[in-house]
Amino acid sequence: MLTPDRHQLILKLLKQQSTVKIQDIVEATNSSESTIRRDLTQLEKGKYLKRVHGGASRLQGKLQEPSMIEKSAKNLQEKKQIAKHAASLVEEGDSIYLDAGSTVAEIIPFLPVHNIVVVTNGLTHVNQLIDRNITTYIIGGFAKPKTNAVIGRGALESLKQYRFDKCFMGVNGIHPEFGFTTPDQEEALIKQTAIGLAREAYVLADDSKLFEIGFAKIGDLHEALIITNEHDEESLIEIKSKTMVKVVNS
Amino acid sequence: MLTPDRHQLILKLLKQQSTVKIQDIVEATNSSESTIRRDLTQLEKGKYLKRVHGGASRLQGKLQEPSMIEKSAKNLQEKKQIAKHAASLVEEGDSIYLDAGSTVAEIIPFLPVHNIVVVTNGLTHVNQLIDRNITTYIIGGFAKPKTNAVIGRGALESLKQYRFDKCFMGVNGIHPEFGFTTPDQEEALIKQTAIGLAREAYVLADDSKLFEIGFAKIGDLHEALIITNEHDEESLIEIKSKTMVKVVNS
DNA sequence: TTGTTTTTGAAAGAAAATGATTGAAATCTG
DNA sequence: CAGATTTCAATCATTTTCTTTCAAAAACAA
Repeated sequence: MLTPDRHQLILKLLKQQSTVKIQDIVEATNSSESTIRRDLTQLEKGKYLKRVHGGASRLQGKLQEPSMIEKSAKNLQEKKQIAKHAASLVEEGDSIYLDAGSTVAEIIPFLPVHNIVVVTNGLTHVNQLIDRNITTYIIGGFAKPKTNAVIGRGALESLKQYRFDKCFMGVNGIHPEFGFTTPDQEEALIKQTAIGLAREAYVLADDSKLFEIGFAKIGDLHEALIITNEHDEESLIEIKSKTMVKVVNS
Repeated sequence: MLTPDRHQLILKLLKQQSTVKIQDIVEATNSSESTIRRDLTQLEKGKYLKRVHGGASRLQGKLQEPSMIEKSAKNLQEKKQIAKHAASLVEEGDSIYLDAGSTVAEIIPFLPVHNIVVVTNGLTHVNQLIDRNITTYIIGGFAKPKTNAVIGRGALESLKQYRFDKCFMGVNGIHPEFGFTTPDQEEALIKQTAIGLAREAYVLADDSKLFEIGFAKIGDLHEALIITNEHDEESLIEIKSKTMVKVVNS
């Protein structure tokens, strides 16, 4: 890999996640630790980043993403916390499914990059996953407008060829027209099937209230679901209005 | 290969991928390393690129030479012309396949929107297609980094579920690492299969000379292809160096 | 053709980048 | 706090790439 490419990759990673571990860059570039250290030294000298123990950090004064500024720091913090926690459930060797949608997308920056396989029906996820050097498979089928989710009969068949250790489902931000209180039947079917193919399924919601409404619908479609709704450390984490619920397959 | 052709090829590669390795250019041009080094020295002196260890890097931020802007504008014009023509071949009711890659992407803006179905393995195509309200299906399978093409065994199976009236294949801009003189075998396999599933197949190339080199490789993989290389209005359109060749299945 | 210029490819020594190793420093853990 | 672990900077050997040089091949002009 050429030097400018490495530098660019490092900056790209920092654009996504504000902090990078050296080991991650090493794996992403197939270069040695020494080389990456030299890269970081150079980039720091050029005022592109700040070196910290274990890696590098984005420097505050300079370039700030508009999207980051837009969002309130509090919401971002919460969202990142739950995303971080969800990602921490993923272990090396896992095969996981990521549902389409912006909520689930938050997980991606925190996923371990080494030795995991991700399957998704979210077209917009694929770029992010590939950028992080994560082995990625896309479900085939009809590309649904507006949400960029792959659905339909073909998608179901395509999906059924996989098995997952964990799957992460979103329940909001699905379709502006239908809204998320009336999720698209087609998408619901995909969700249901994916949950059935996974050993463990997690549902992520940005807002616990919306979550309840939305989940009832999905529950209608899949009676086998048992919703653990207790504040049990092992199966449920609640961070203010951000909720993640573990769903256990019977 | 003539000097101006080499220079043009190098610039084209840099247009595609922001960085080129010398070895890749050597393989693509069948020239010696020395020659390529001289080329790079010249091009750098002319402010067309920046040399870096191992190759060359696109220079950005600075103004491009007027001649380059002219050229790219001309190229764009030609590209659009051929894309327009290719799109005009698509009729209402058609089911078509679009190969991944930037060349084929040019067709999308000119496709008729009503009553056609598009199947593709190009992840980047999907957004464009959806935006134009075109019914779109994505092939399922492994998402290949850098090119955003869906490939692999699963992709083949997914692909075989479809039949096409027409398919449009690209032969360049495939992979910076492999270069376009040695297309990825996996991608070639997908191309080959898609051609087999279509009644009519069209191959699009930006540059007829590059095209020859690239196509030879693909030809190795699919003997059934007959390349109509005559200036026959019905089967071949040539616009200066931009060539589209109709491929007839035997 | 002959002689000249240009282009090309190959070789050799110089320069740069890389990867591994080492001991020091920082961080974590109990 | 003390020991263990991780991360770091510095160094060196190796590999890769670069520049220079020169001779052969090709293009060109007389």
